[in-house]
Amino acid sequence: MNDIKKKRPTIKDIAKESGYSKTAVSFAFNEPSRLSSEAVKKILETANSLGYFPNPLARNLSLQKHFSIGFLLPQNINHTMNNPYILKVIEGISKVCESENYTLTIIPPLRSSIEEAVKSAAVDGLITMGMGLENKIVEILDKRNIPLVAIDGNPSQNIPSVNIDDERASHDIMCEVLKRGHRNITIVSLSEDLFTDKISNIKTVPLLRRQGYERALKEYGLSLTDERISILLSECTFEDGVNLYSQIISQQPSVSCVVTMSDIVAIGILYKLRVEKIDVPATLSVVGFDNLLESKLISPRLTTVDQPGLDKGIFASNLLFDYIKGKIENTTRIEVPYKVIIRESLGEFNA
Amino acid sequence: MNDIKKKRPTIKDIAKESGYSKTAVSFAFNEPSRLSSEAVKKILETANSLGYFPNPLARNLSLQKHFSIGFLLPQNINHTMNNPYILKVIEGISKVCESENYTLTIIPPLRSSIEEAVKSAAVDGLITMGMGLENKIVEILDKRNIPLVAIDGNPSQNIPSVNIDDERASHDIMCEVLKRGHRNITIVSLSEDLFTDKISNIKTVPLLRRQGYERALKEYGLSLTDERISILLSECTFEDGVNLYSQIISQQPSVSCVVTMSDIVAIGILYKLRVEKIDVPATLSVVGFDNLLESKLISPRLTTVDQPGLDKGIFASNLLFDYIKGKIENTTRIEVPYKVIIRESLGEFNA
DNA sequence: TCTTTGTTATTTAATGGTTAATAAATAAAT
DNA sequence: ATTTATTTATTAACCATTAAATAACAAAGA
Repeated sequence: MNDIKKKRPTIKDIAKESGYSKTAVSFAFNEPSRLSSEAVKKILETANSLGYFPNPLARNLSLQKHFSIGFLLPQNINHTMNNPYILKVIEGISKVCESENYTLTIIPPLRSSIEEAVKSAAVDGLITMGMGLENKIVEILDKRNIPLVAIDGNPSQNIPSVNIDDERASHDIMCEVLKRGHRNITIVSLSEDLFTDKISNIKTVPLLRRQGYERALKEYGLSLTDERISILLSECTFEDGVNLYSQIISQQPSVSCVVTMSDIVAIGILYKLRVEKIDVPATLSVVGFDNLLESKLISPRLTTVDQPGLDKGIFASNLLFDYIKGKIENTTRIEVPYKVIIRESLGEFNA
Repeated sequence: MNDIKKKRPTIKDIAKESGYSKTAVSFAFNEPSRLSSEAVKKILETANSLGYFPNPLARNLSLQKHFSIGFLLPQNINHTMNNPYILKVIEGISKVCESENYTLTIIPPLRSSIEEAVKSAAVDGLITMGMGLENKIVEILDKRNIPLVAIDGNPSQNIPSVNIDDERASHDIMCEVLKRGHRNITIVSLSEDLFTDKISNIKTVPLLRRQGYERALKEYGLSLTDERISILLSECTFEDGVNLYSQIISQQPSVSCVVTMSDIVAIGILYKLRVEKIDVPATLSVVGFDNLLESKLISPRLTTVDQPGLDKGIFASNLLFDYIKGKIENTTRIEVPYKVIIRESLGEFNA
């Protein structure tokens, strides 16, 4: 190898070598019609012989563009990048990025701070997922003139968003559970739920879903505080689902149905139940939320709420690109359809 | 909203406003010890009151750093971002990025060209996956001084890499198939296999695996050209697996075992077999490669080769950061262990 | 007192591609 | 010959960081 630090030729070198100005070199590449064909020829020849191509950093600076959109991780990687639902959304975003000739930047917290990450994110637009956005972050993005679209965020905030009707969807699936006679129910909420009430009055998705469950329970003369209903918290991972089983049983031995807010958690529970040779749904029913591919692969197949992760990603990023291009100005909110999917993991309650 | 284009204050504005130079402002943030405490105080106050923080683009230019590493997609999104194995690798990379305070840039082809994408990628290092790297791309990265680590690439190229011993792993699992009496076998290779021989003499992963199968077959007196062995090609997706079943049967009605190079394809096949009510493994055995989470969820559980996707991502990105930081210079190749996992999808052949 | 040396504080200039604004040169029209 | 239009090319600004240069000032020595 060459020990001498190879220095890449810059536009200045091409200018000097070809006898034209930097501007002329730039035009030769980007707007050749503004130069004489003689100049273009000479410049391109020079550039070619020196192996020149523009430095992306400098290019991005002068264009004030990054040619990338960001996906802001709401928590650390362990709780995000192994959730197939989130990955499905990312897949949708990538598809749009590809067709827009953009890259997709996955943005973890920077020095443990989401705010820091947002300050220095090298992106033209940002998509968040599953977070109630603090004002500070919105303010930074506003100052930086970076548009934002929130997926599964807080639909009551004045931010462009893509959501399903989480309250109604949760109500609907809980009704299916109650309709089948279940009364001793364990609800597995997501751990973000913890923060919901405390930090602010932001209605995050877990809270909306709890409200949906609550409304359904009321219709059957129950409430969230009824002793037959218990609530557990879990991270959104398969492993947490696996570990949840012992908690469920110890907290409420008479439980007949577990209602979770996430398929991957439900699948973890189902997996554990199979290992423990507990009959689903005869002994215990399990219900999820998302409708992953995995949910129809596992036996018994999972009863769940289908929500279009891929489409959410596509809609959100298309919307984001509209903002980036200045096509729209107003705060657009997109509500995508959901669908209750009844499969074998939910059975009738037999007293 | 404000119709006036908000112009973010720049370092120049803070300099002017505070009465110090641009450099002084920069030092106030990055090296306050080089200024009088009086100057620091005044500058920070000014910056704060004007709501200044550094423009990442300009910052990156002067530092000649992007604070991001790239993951280069070998094909279009449809064939990559929905493969759980690739996503597992990406998860591993993200973990390292998070701890290094870097972002991860997913880089699809730019204007349908991987070469273009590499030219303008705003990253400090690049990870590729499952591609035999053309010289052109290596050359561009060399010019740009951007280090590269290849996962599942061509181990014979002089490029830092992370691989398993694909030839031996494939040999081993094929032996398990043959040991159980199977002789009418359909091999499902990956579509990249097509290019392998034609374009260059690069040994891509599919080719290595074919060679491993071949060696095993020879040990049992068979060969790839034997009429009892047939080879099909497939994209690495669930859907392609589902659609493959009819091809398998039409090409070789007497097949007793399907050996695939990818779990997600095998899972697609298994899913279709379940829909068609074909007994696995009594009528047809199926073998995969990767050992996804899904492979132990599906019934029957999939026989496969376990390879550590997460670790591959972690190793590759750690190696890449070593190159970025200049900690190492030589071309390091990492070989990670694999393991044959026998599960219910592979049975004995009953004549 | 005047120079030398050392220390601290601050500024200049370069980094690199793009483009608005400007200038220069040439052709066309009056 | 003079004005107008068109083509071609250049200057300067954008922006944060930092190596290198400079300025300011004090202490030490002649």
